[in-house]
Amino acid sequence: MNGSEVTSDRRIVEALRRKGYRATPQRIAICRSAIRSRDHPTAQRIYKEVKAQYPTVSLATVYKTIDVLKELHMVQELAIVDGDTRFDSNMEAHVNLVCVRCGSVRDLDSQIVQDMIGKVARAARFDVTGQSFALYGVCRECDVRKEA
Amino acid sequence: MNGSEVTSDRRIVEALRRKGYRATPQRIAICRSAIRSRDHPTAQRIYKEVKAQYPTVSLATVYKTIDVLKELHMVQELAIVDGDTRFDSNMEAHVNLVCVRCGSVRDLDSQIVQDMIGKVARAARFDVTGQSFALYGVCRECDVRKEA
DNA sequence: CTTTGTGCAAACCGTTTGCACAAGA
DNA sequence: TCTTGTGCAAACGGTTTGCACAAAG
Repeated sequence: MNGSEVTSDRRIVEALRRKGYRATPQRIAICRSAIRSRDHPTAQRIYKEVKAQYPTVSLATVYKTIDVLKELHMVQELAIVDGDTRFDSNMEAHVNLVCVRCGSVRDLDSQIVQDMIGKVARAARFDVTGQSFALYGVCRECDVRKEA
Repeated sequence: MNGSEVTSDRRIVEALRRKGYRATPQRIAICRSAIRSRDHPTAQRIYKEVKAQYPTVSLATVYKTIDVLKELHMVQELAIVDGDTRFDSNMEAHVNLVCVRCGSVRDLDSQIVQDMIGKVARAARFDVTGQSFALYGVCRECDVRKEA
């Protein structure tokens, strides 16, 4: 475990305590897995990853901890058409590029997107609490693979 | 049944036949329910609506017919965070305003959104086959109700 | 010591599947 | 008549729940 992970753990512990949650080892590991990864893991994926370190951890604990993380505004849920729910630690307004062939989800941060969301929210006079924008299609990797 | 419904039915029947699907009464009723309603029904909702006319219809048939409709590009699936999958007959690029209080989903058609998708897809070199944009929040009706 | 969290197993529920019978073309 | 569709019931799988025991504070 290197220095930056310790720092990250400290942030997690503080965030939990601030809201009255206890900082258990399982929770910290689950938070680390959910927050650190940029690949939008599913609950099952997080479960597998944490299980490598804590073999007795259960899926129920993963789900419960994810609920806590959502409350702390550290991850958001991503509903995917024809796929399992994924969790996204990118809390900025962004677009998710979902590959319908390999299932990968890539973030696309863009000022264009943020501007669009702002304009749309204002136009709709809608009190926005969250957003989930996805483009479905074939990613570059899969596209290349097909032609090969 | 009025004139416009007959016309609509004819379009449905033609679309089905064109792809080699048989135009059964159940299918037509399910298509009508899914396409006509602008309120983004769930499968259960379509089932209930069709059941009023065809009491023996089954949920399995509803799901199978929705798959056909997706293939015909007449509806698209809408994955909702913390909610059941809904079906949307608005095939244009648009934003769905999802009320986290009452669960309603309203469309917001917008040129801004369409422009944004074009730009984003080009920038990411992503071969777009579908899109699902949602803003989550409190709709005006619920907002008023709360203050009353 | 008190309260919250964990982990197991069972329940849940939307969706899918297999299959015998019905019905379109 | 041949093929596709329907509807029932069972299976499926991700997620949630209840509860006894463990652990944080």
